[in-house]
Amino acid sequence: MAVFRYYQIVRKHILKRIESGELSPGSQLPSERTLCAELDLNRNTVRHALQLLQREGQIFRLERRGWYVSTRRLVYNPAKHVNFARLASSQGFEARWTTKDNGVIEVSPEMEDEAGFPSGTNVYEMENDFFLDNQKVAHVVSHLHAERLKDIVPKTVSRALTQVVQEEYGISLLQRRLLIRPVLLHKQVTDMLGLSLGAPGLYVRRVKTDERGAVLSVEQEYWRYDAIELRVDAE
Amino acid sequence: MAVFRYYQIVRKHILKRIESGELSPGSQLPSERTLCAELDLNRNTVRHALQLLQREGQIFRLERRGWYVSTRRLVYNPAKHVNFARLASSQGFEARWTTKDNGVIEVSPEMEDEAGFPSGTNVYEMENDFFLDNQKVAHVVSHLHAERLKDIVPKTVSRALTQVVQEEYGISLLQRRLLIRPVLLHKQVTDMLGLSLGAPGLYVRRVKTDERGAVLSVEQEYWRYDAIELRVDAE
DNA sequence: GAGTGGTCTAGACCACACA
DNA sequence: GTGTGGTCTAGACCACTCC
Repeated sequence: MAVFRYYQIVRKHILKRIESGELSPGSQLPSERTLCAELDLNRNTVRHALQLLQREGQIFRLERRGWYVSTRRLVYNPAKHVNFARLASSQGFEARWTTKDNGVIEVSPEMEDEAGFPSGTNVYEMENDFFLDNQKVAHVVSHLHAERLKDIVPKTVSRALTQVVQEEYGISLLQRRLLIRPVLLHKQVTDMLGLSLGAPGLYVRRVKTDERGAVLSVEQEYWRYDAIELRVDAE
Repeated sequence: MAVFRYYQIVRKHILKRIESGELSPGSQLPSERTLCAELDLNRNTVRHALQLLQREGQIFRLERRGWYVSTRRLVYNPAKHVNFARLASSQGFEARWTTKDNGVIEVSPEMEDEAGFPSGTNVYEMENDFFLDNQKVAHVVSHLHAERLKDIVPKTVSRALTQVVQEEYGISLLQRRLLIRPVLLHKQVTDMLGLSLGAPGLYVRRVKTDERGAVLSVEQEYWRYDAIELRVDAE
C-alpha cells in the first residue's frame, strides 16, 4: 500500500479527473486555490502535488497562466533526418512553426564547445519555434556554415535542411554527435515557450558534417518535457 | 540582469562552493537547517533552491540522508551494444554491479506493451544495479526469452549479452525499438537506488530481436537523472 | 538522544493576467 | 479590480539516520 500522504490525494484526485475525461488534454486545471478549497488542503501541499504531476509529464504550466493537462507526445527519432511538419502531421498533429533569422554571427571561443564550429567561423543563426496543436513545444537554435552554405536560410523554410544542402550545394550531410540530455530550461527558453522558470525540458543537439567531417550545421533543440518521446529504431 | 530572488541566492551560494572545490563531487552538502542559518533564510526557500539544483543535475539526494554533489556523467550510447563495466572503466569510473535472478515468469497481457514479448511467453527476469564510483546510478530489469535462450542468465555475468547469444546460441541479436524518456522514478526504483520518492530519472528501453524480428530480450533501464548523458554517434 | 529530511499548515505580499 | 500564480516566512510534527 502506498503511504498516506496528502499530496497523493491531490495527485490522484487530478489523475482521476484526467482519466475520466473531465479534464481533457490541453485544458486548464482549476486554480490552485480552488483545488485547496475542494480538498481542504493547504496551497503548499497542492503545489507540491502539481509539481509532481508536472515531473510525471501529466500536466504542464504556463508562466502566470496556470496548469494544463498534457497532450499526447510526439514520437521523435532524433538520429534520423526529419522534416518536423511532415513528422507531426503523419502522427495526426496540427503543426506549424515560426522562423527568426538572426543573420551572420562569428563563433566565439566560449561558444565553441556548444556549437561544434571552430571559433572564428562565420555562421548563420536561425531560431525556430515549433507548435503542435497550437501549443508551443520546442525552441530551436540553428547555426549554419555561412561560407559553405551561402544564402541557405530562406531556402530551408519549405524544405528540409539535408535536402536543400544536397540539391543546391551538392553536399551530403551526415548526422554526427547527437546529444540528449534532460535539463532545467533556462530563462531564455522558458520565456520563448511561455513556461515557468525552472520547467523541466529535454535538450537535443544535432551536429551535421560533410563527408570529411567538417561541421556544417549545429541544431540545438529545447523541448517541453512532456511533449516528446524519443525513439531510435536502429536498422 | 536576473530578477532578485532569495532562492537564487541559495542556488548561487551552493554553486560557488561547488565550483571553488569546497564541495567536491560526491560529497554531502551542509544540512538544510545549516544552510538556513548561514543565509538567514527560511527552510522552504532553501528547499526550493535545492530542488532547482537537483533538476539542473548539479546535486542529488538520498532518501533521508541528505543532499550530495553530483559527479561527472557517464557518456552512454544506448543504440550501440555496450558492456557496462568496460564502458565505465574506459571513462575512468570504478564500476561494479549486482545481479538478482528472479527465475522464469510468464508475460501477462498487462506487461505485453512494456515488455515487447507476446503475452504467454516464458521469460527469465533479471535485475541489475549499476554502481559508478560506489554510487548506485541505475536499476535495470531484463527479460530474456526462456525457451530460445535456455539457461542464459548465469552466462551473462561476465560477458555481454550479444556476445553470449552469438557464441552459445548462434543467434545474431539486433537492436530494435530504443525508447528514451525522462520520467519521475517510481517507488520501486527510488527504493532500489536509495533516492527520494519523486526523484527525476531517465528511462531507457532496449528491445533486441533475432534476424526475423522475434523479440528475444527487453531491457528496461532506470538511470539517476544526473548520472548519464546520451550520445548517439550515427554512422 | 540529537539532528535530519519529509510533510504539512497558515498565513503574507507582489506582479501579472484577464475581463 | 479581482483573482491568479510566484515567492517567502514561521512555525509544527513525524520517521528516520547517525552517533
